[in-house]
Amino acid sequence: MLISVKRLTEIMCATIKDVAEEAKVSIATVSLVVNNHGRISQETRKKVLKAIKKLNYLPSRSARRLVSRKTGNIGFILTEEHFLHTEPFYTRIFLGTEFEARAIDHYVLLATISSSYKKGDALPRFISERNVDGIIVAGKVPDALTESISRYKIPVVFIDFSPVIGDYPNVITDNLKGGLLATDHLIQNGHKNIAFVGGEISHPSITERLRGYKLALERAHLNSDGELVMTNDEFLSRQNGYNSAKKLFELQKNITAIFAANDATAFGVMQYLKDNNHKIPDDVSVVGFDDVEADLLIDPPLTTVKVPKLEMGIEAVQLLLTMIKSSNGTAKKIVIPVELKVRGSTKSIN
Amino acid sequence: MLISVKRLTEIMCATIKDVAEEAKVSIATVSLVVNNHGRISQETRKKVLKAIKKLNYLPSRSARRLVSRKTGNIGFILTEEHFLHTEPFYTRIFLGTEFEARAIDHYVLLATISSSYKKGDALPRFISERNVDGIIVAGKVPDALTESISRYKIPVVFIDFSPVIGDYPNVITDNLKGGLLATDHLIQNGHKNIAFVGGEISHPSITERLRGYKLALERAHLNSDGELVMTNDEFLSRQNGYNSAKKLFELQKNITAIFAANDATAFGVMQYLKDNNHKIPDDVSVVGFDDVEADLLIDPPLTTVKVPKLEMGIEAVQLLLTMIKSSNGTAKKIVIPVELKVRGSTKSIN
DNA sequence: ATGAAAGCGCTAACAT
DNA sequence: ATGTTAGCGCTTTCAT
Repeated sequence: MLISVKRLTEIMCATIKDVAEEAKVSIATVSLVVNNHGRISQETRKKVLKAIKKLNYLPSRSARRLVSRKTGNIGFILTEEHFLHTEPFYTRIFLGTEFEARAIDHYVLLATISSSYKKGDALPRFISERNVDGIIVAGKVPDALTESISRYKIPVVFIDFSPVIGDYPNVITDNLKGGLLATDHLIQNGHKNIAFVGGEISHPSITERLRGYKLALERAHLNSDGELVMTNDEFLSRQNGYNSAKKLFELQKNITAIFAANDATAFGVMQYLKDNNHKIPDDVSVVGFDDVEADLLIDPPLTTVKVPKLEMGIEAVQLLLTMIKSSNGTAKKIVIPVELKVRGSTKSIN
Repeated sequence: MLISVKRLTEIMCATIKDVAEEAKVSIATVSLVVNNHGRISQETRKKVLKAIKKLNYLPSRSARRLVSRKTGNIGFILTEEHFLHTEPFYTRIFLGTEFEARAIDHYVLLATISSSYKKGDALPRFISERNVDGIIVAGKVPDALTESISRYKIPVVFIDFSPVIGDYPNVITDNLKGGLLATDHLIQNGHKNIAFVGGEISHPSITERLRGYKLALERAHLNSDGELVMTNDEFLSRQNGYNSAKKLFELQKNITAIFAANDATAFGVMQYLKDNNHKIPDDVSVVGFDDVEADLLIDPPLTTVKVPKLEMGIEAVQLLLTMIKSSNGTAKKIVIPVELKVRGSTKSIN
């Protein structure tokens, strides 16, 4: 009786019971087939598979979760500023996590926090509700957030950031190498007065890029006394790049090349140069960092250090999943290699 | 015995059973208190509440879902291009939905689709898995997607878009009004040769903005023969705006004002003007549409039509929830009012 | 006003 | 190789 009612409302999902009845086996057998467990005979397996197809059966997540004590969700946290960032950097990383999560049959829950998060502020709801099996934190976040999260004993992986306190697994780009590549490229093209421009200087990634810049200059026995280093701790943005470039050129140092801490900054720098009749790359060469889409649209196309954003998201999910499964505590670090993309914004002056 | 083990591992979450034991009531009573059901005496209510607090109890979502046949999730779909869009427009709308979803104790699952989605392509997994109670679609999406989704009989609300086929509930901005406001503003400031620049001309929102522009010109008995309308069907972007402005000024029509279909386009237009020594707003006034953060950072700040993005997301969630609850089929439409934000990019030439 | 008990759909011992 | 059964944590009649 009940069953016939169910049959009428085709909209409802078939359950494991329906499949079992249809295939004339027990629900346990169906479960075993679905999960590729045990040695089920080819015959029954086929029967069950057929019934599954016929009824268009999909296991209920809710039921699975209830019994497995896993949510099948991954939390993704970043600051609101980063999420709304003009250049789609963290959004691409998110896309990478979404992609990989799908591959391993998980969902990603996105939550933004204020970049001025302080102790006692509310955490994303999925944490207190334990609606995630693990958490990915992307970009620089306040230490207070890291502390709050760590109290929950949920596996966490950081992307493109590493908290100063504590020792956490993370996925970062080889920023030092990137800084070296970018600066070496300029040096090899005959540049001597090479400036560095960047904000968020307290972000470890940026510090490393600057270190790469300095190291390259040192190795080439070039001026690296810091006169041409224009940094601040404001957000990395076009505007910031523009203003920094302005200050830099007011120094009258005959600069012929600029390494910007990221592409957004580079765009601002380029804008300043254009507004002030410095030809790119004839008068000044510019190198960025990140490799965002806009690099190719801008004129001239920006030479930059490519950061594989999707890959970072993918790696983070994989790392997180091993942590969830093994619940082991080693703080594994993954360093993603970078490469230089030489385009029109740099030129040899040899 | 088992219980004591549980007590040891404090990390585990308290269950309704633990609370019941602690408060010395039945689990049914706890459930009633948690859900504010039935007439529970003040006394027991207090006892239970105290136990809940003591054990830091939070009901398990998985269990609730299993019994309620609801997932507590809302799906949010947009094209990958829109998600990665340079100006944070749809991302802000998403933030609005996230905000409101949290308020009503739901989660938002984000999924992107290709803007070239065609029949037979895979839908976001949360649909086939029925892991959402309803869906929000933001921005223009291919008709094929709308068709595929509609087969699933899941409540859907569109934001900033309305499919041509079928009749769906949606939340849109008053684009016609916005077009009127923008153009009237320019007319009232003495402009006569007012151009319209925009891409994605087949997007209903853009069409409406253009209609507003034309209507305003008509009412003022100004030239609206379409000579000054520069449109195409490419993506709305700075680049597109730049190129369109270039074409426009090659027409030599003595244009003194431009209404751009959105802010990104306006930025491109402004860039062209700057590159070609047209002063803003002295030589040319520019009005945009959307009101994104960058409007205030650019020089001069952009006059624009404000679209309340967060509010749109909020409205959509509320609308979707009433649909989920009542499962009624009326395709309610919500039109969000707009307002003109006059800033430095426009000037009177009277 | 409160409790007992029957499921929700699934997994995983344990039987057979 | 397959079936039986006991939960997972919760909601919800139906008793009391």
